[in-house]
Order: sequence, then structure tokens, then C-alpha cells
Amino acid sequence: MSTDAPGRPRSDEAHESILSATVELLAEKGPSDLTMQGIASRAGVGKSTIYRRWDSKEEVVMAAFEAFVESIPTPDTGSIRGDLRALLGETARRYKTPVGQAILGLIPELSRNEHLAELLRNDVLPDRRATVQAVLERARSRGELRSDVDIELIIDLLYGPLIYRLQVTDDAVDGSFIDALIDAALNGCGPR
Amino acid sequence: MSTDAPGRPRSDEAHESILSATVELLAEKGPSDLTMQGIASRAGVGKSTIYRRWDSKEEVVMAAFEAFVESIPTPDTGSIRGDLRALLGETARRYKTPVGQAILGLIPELSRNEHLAELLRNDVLPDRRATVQAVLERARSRGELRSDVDIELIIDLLYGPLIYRLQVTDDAVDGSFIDALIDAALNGCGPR
Amino acid sequence: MSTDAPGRPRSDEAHESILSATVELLAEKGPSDLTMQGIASRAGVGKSTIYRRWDSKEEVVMAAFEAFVESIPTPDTGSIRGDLRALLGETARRYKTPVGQAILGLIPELSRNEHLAELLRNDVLPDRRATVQAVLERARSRGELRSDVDIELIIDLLYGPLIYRLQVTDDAVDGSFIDALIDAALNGCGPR
Amino acid sequence: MSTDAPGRPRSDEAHESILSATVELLAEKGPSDLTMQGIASRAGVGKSTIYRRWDSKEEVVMAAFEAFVESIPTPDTGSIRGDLRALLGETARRYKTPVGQAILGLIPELSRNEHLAELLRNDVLPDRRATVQAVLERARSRGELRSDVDIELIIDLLYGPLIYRLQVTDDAVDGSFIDALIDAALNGCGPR
DNA sequence: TATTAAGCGAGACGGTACGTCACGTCTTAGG
DNA sequence: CCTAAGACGTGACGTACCGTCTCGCTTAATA
Repeated sequence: MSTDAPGRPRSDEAHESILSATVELLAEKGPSDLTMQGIASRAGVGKSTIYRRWDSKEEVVMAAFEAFVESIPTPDTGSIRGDLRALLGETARRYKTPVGQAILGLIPELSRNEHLAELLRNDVLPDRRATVQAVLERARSRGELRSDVDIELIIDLLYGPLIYRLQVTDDAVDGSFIDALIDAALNGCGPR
Repeated sequence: MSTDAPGRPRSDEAHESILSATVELLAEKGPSDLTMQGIASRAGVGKSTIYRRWDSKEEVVMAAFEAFVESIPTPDTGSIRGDLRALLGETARRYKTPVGQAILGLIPELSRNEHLAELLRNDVLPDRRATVQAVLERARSRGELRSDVDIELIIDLLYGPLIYRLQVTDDAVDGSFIDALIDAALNGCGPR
Repeated sequence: MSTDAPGRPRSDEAHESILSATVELLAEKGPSDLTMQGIASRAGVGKSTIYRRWDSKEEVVMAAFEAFVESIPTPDTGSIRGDLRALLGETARRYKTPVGQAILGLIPELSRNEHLAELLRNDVLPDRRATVQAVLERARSRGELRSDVDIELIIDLLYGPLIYRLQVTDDAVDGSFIDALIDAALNGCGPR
Repeated sequence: MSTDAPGRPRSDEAHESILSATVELLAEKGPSDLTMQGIASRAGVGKSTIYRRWDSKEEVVMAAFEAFVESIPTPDTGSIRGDLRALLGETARRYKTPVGQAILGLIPELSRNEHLAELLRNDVLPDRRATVQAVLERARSRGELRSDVDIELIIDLLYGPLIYRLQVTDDAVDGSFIDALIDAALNGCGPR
């Protein structure tokens, strides 16, 4: 008994080489110089092999993104400050790589492409949320956080400024910025 | 005596109808269906009349943005919470408009297009910075802020999460979020 | 003891359904909309089953032609006029059918495809030549033709105008045209 | 007062270089290796400049034909045999050229493409008819033809065999064939 | 008042990428 | 070794925009 589809199965090799080629070309030339023919020839593949799997360039890029971004490991340094410093540092580091830059370049696509947005919101963000949540739970049990803190809010509070700097102002995102950011998030800017 | 350039002067009417057409088309069809020919024919203008004024579609959109988004008035409600609530509420409202969406879509272009980045960083951001600074100065003189607070940091802390939500997570950016954001920025999430 | 090739023998059923499908599709959609995939799926056959038997689409079509066009029976009415009228009438009738139209459509392929041209010239034309020759020999023995008449020339003289009308001018090819053609071929257009 | 269309006029230079490139490539590589991109780059022209003028490759080829095949001059040798020999000889010569071959290849398209058929029947055939008619009228006035001869029939009788040979049988179309053809058309093949 | 020089709407220009389609070959599992 | 199915690499198709160029025509300041 067989449950396979009839005919020649799709090539895993082609699948992967398409995604690799996409990542490489994004890193080398940026999203606006990414072409389907370019991906195809870098991957050693026909264009139709790409279109058989995805409907548009954006979907290919998103698939490449998913394949590329493995989960950031959950840090456990014993303090919330250490954990967050590790987490944000690694996040910043990744987004500064060429591929990370390319991924940032995809963000505005989210508002146009519902499928892409769903992919991100269902597959990528929950993963990050789980990591941050683990860190915050431990912090709360150590009394480093108020008990009523909203996890979504604190994610926004930490990642929002980080991505904002990387994208918009291009100000430095270094250790001292991350420390200041954590400090502000924990202590606030109001009078003590 | 005249210092005018010789020849027929550029038509203010054409200028404005181009920007209006751009805004209309952005609103109607979204940024990715915006074409120069589309702008030109909606505006009743030749394409070269557009290219005589701007170098690319992005610059037209940016100009439409500048023309459309007049400076947000500096609020003065008597408390930092009220002022920030007004400021962030208006900012969020504007970014939710079609043109605001289009502007958000230009963000990734910033890392590739130095001219665009300069436009934004020289013309738009300082304006906002001045507004926020005025609000914060008054707050500081009322004792609502620590004296050593970093104005860049607090801008990041307020606008970063806001834009992050609008762009990435598409979570609600409403009054209660803004209140929570202000609260977190002022009081922090750490133990009291 | 067996002298057959090893393995599963080729399916006669597949063979015939390919040729039938080819004829049907030629009749329905014309040669330029004929695709191998179309033949295969109409025949309920895989593309490679076709390519195992023929090297190209043209050869499939030619094979379909051979299978479809059986030889026109040699008429014997007692006069050259009657014989030629029967022969040309039947030829015209066949070329007016959808499949006949499709065959006419293959003619220009002859100058590009040597293999196709050979097939036609070795298999189809000699057959026709023999038929015409039989008719003419009888006519000559009855004194209805000059003794030195060139059979190739008279074939050209009869079939050329017929096919020319069918293909090029789309003028009527009916009984009275055929009569006029035969008359002209026998008596000429010069003064009596 | 101006009757010009608005906007930049179409370039005659581009027009002609497209047709020349088409003819060159037909001659060099044959009709089946003729591509639009090939024509465009040989002509130093964008593909859209071609598509702005013609709807398909076939129409480009037809236009190249019209541009290439200027009208055959009406011969006047003093005898019908001489005139027809000149006319058919020149016709045969032209159809043997690469472009002529390409035109022959277009014939089956006539039964599918009404626009193409009209082009041929309105522009090309009447011209030829007029030429033949002039020759035949003179012949008739010299008593070289019966008075009741049907001009369409004699055109078919002369051109049909000629094209038939060129297309189908690939037999020689030379001086002696043309002489025999004229002789048969004038005197017929029946007994004297 | 006539000249002049740039702007104007229109639309053609040379390009380039798109997504589709058919080609002829290859690779499955099964007969 | 055949079969049906269908994926494969290739390459042409015709479309849509890009940003530039070329028309004939305003439009105002200058001479």
C-alpha cells in the first residue's frame, strides 16, 4: 500500500538549493535586485521549479527566511539583566548580518501580503515570545519583575526600540544601548 | 530686476496635483500598485513633469508624505501623561492612514537609499525630536522625569514599540496600549 | 522458446489511442494548438509513451496522417474526364475535412523537417502518383492524351491549382471548378 | 494647423531596422529559430517597440514580406510565352529566397488567422492579379488566348503548380519546368 | 512686440523582470 | 522493460513598468 502522490516526487535538493540561493542573493545584492531568474540560475534550477512550489517571489523569500532563522537559544544567566542582555545582543547581532538586513527589508511587505504576515505571526513570533516568556517567568519568580507585567508589552518595549534603531535612525545598537534599554524597561524614566 | 530662471516657470498646479494623485492612489490601491504612469494620468500630467521634480517614485511618495503630514502640534495638557498620550495617539492615527502605511513601507529603503535616509533624518525626525523634547522639558521642570533622562532613549522607548506594533505584529495600537506604553516608560516593569 | 524482446511488450492500445487523439485534436484545435501533453492526456497515456515511439510531434502527426488517409481508390469510369473528376473530387473532399485541413497545415513543415519530407515523398506521393498514372495510361490508350505527356507535369497541373485554392485563395473548389480545371489541363487556354 | 498625433512619433528608423533584422534572421537561421528577442536585439530595439507595431511574430514576418517583396514589374516581351516566362521565373526566384520560404511557411496560418488572410488577399494577391491580367489582355489582343478565358483559372493554373512544387514535392522549378507549364496551360495535354 | 528658453502633455524609446507555457528528458512506483 | 504520472532544466512568449527622449505647444520674462 502506498500513499505517495503519483509521478516523480519533487526534489528536496532543488527545494533547498532554491532557498539557499535566495538567502545568498538577498545578502549579496538586497531585496530589490533579487530576481526569479537570478535565484533559478544560482540554484541551478528552472524558473518553473520555483513557481511549482511558491506563487511569488515574496513567498520564496519568506520560505528562505523560515529556513534560515533558527530559534535563538534561551539564555539562563541567573539575572534578568543578564538574560535580556544575552537575548537582545544576539538579536541585534543577527539583524546586523547581511541576511538579517534583508529580513528587515521584508517587514513592510507584511502589510501588503497577508500570507507573508500570517507566516511570520504564526511561525516566527510565537517562538520568540516563548523564549522571552521563559526568561521573564524566571525573573518574576526571583522577584525581579512585578507580578502583573504584560509579556506582550515588555516584548514590544524591548524589541521595538531595538528594531527601530536598526531600521530607522541607524543609531548604534551596542552594549551600552542595550543596557540602557533594559534599565529603562525595568526602572522606567519617571522619578524614583 | 529679476533673479528668476528664464523660461516658463514650473507649474504649482502640476506640483500639487501630482502629490494629491499620489496620495489618492496610495489610498486606493496600495503602494505596490502605484506606478508613475498611474500618478501621471491621475494628475493629468506627463511623466516627465514628475521626473523633472523628483528622481524616483520613492521621492515622490516622500514628498507626498511631507506635504500631507504637517507637523504634529506640540501638546500642552499640563501633565506628561496627557502630552504623550496626545502625541502618540496622533502619531498612531497618522501611520494608520494609507499614506502613513506607504511611509512605513519606505523604511527598508532607508538602508539602501542614502538620499532618502537623509531626507527622513534631516527633515522629519528632528521635527519630531523637537516636539518630544519640548514635552519632556516641561515634564522635567514639573518633576515628572528624572533629571538625567536621555531624550533619544525615551523617543526610542515610545516610538519604537509603537512602530513595531504597526509594522510587525499588527496588534492593536489604541488608547489602552498607549497608556500602558507610557506607564511602562515612566515606571518600568521592575519591582517598585 | 520465445524470440520476443524481454520485458513488457508495448501496448497496441496505447499506440492507437495516441494516433486517434492526435487526429481528434488536430481536427478540433488546429496544428498550432496541438501539444504533446494534450495528446497524452486525451489518449490517457504518459508523454514518454509517445516519445518511446516517435521522436517529435511532427512524426506523431505524420503517423496519424498515414493511419488516417487510406489510399484513394483508382476510378475507372471509361473516360479521362470522368476518372479525373472522381479523383480530384474525392481529393478535394478529403482536404476539406478537419483532418485534411490539419494535413494541409503541415505542408510548410516539409521545408524545415527533412524526415517529414521524406516520409511524405516516399510513402504518400508515390501512392498518388501510381493512381494518377493508372488513370492516364488508360486515357492514353484510348487516345485521350498525347503520347508524350509528362505524368509529373500533369499531376502538378491538376493538384497544384486544387491545393492552391484550398490553401491560399480560399476560392470555391467545387464541381464546376474541377471541370474547368480538367478542361484547361486537357485543351489549354490558347487558341484552338 | 496640425493633424499629427500627440506625443513622440514612432521612429521610422526603428520600423525599418525591425523589418531588416527580421529578414536577416530569417535568411540566417530559418523561421523556426526566429525569436522576438532575437529580432529586437539585432535591430537594436526593445521588444515592446515591436509589439507596439504588430501583434505577433507572424505579422512581423508578413510586414517584412510586404516591405521586401516590391511588386513584380509587368513584363512586355511581345509574346505571351515571353511574358509568362518572365513573370513565373521572377516569382519562383523570389520564393526561393529565405524570406520567400518564410512566406510560404505562413500559408497554413491563413486558415486560422483572418487578419493575416485579409492582408494577403487585399494587399498581395490583387497586385499579382493585376499584373497577370495586363499580360493576358495583351495576349488576348494578339490572338494568343481564347477570348473566353477565365483569368482566375489561368492564375491558378500557372501559380498553383509552381507553388505546389516549391512547397510539396520540392521538384526543380527551373526554366524548362516553367516552359512546360506554360505550354501545358496554353495547349493542354489532350490530343491536338 | 518679438524673441527666447524652459515647462508642458503625450507617448514612443531601449530595457528588464514578470509569470506562463510547451518542449523533450528523467524519475518515481507499480504491471 | 513497459506503464501513467508528473517533476525537471530550458527558453520563448506577451505584458507591464521603468526612467529617458522627442514631439508640437504654451507661457512668461527679456530685449
